[in-house]
Amino acid sequence: MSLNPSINPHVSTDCVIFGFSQDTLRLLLIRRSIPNRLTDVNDIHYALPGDLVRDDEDLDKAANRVLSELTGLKGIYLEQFHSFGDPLRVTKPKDRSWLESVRQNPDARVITVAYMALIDANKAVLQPGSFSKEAVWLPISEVPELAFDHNEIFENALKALKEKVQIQPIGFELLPEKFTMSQLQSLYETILERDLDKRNFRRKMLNSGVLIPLSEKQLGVSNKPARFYSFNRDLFENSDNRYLNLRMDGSFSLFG
Amino acid sequence: MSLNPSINPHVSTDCVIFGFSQDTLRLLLIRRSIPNRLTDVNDIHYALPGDLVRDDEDLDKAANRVLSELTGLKGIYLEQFHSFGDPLRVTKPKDRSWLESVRQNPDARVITVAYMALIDANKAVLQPGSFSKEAVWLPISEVPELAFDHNEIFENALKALKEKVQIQPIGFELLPEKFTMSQLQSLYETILERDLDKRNFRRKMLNSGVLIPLSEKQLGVSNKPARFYSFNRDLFENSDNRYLNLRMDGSFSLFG
DNA sequence: TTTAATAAGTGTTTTTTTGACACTAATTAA
DNA sequence: TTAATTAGTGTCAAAAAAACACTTATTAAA
Repeated sequence: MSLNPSINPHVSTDCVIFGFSQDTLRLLLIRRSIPNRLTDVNDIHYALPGDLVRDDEDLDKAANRVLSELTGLKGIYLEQFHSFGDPLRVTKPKDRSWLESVRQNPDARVITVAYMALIDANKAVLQPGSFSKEAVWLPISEVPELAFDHNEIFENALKALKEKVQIQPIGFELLPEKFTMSQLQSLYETILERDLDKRNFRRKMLNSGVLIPLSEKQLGVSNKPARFYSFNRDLFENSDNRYLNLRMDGSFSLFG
Repeated sequence: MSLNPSINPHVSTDCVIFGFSQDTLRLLLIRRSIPNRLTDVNDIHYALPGDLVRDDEDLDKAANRVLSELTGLKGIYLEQFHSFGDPLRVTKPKDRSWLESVRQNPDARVITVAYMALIDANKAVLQPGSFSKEAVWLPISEVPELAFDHNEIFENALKALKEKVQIQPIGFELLPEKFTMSQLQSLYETILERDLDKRNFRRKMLNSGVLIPLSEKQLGVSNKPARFYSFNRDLFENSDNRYLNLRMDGSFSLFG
């Protein structure tokens, strides 16, 4: 069995963290440099932040701990979206050396509980991970080959995100505290991968009641300064989770 | 470790099977009679159909195997909806004797991957399980205290079902091959726990294209006989799954 | 054989939501 | 002063949703 009795060698958690910055949706990945015995140069590997769950640890807490340990991100609302359990999901030869370097029991069959989150990539301060590992943001259009079945997990998360955004107001964690209507629209356009009508978008967002118009305006831009808005978080205080199951009044729907 | 090396003592799967019969939404449960040393009568315990996953087995397949072994139901489309991982979820004293009777390693921390399905309770043929166990349908309003955290799992499934029904045409597995519009409406009203307007319901359902009107009508009822309908299954043949992600044309939505 | 009871079936109108569409306003840089 | 840039605004038409009440076909009972 495991050399470390507090670690459960059969259950892991992986985090798909989406971040929005510079009008681009990005994915948070762990990059590792691994010496290649053959070529004498370092191979670069990417993976989702993820690790084994402790035996006495709740899944949600495990996901937060793992994310925090690997990237420095703390207190992020993570939403579980799927568990992946292909018995061969970690056994591909390409993943073997990595697996051996991070697992005490590299042959264990491990299922992973996947979480996702949406955060403001600009506000997130990434801590350097342990040696030879670092956390990096990559645009979702440039996600490389990832370890294990992480590409599949990422694709699933992206699909779930696109569906979610259709029926719930999102963006709470995705934008700065104060943001302009254009930033918000740009976020939706990025996630949905299509253009939206400016006037219709504004009308719908304002009618939904999730936005609070602030008196403050942009400064120092060489065009008409935009008004800032913030999210009306009070609306969601009483709900168990923050962006799922939040249809405002049972009938909220964006861009059906 | 496990005495049976092919069983993973840390991962289980539980199935929340909803069935619809006699205008009532029902839950499929396993009932066990366990001798009580103190009272000399049998205690009756209920639980969701569930068991440990094999070490070389895909999660989806495991859920189907477990369901089939415990209830006789085969080939049912099961949809994963959440994993539950409270470290104390199986450790309550009330569950101890049961746990010891079904687990080789009753102290293992076990996370469970929960699946749900909707089927026609009348069509489902329940096989008697192994000795002292049987599968029974109970109306969801009469679900008793269940083993482990199964009440929580059930509540979660019900909530997920209510959300799902809002955006997708469901009922494929929930009603007989031929059904009347009233039966279908009754199903929706049961799941949503609210009344729907008859005319608006019929219009929406017919416009959606998911129903095929049959020429056959009810016989032997002491009122105007209702027309039968069947589902247009062809619409869904090409989709990976049968009632999720099926917004008909990207914008299908019932009773928003 | 008539009547009562029951659930099925049927349209219209109003209200709400959506989608398409083009110009003016405020600011800075040149 | 002018040019460039992005913010901000309203209307109309089409589609979807919601509200609403009477007639019809059948059996059971009188």
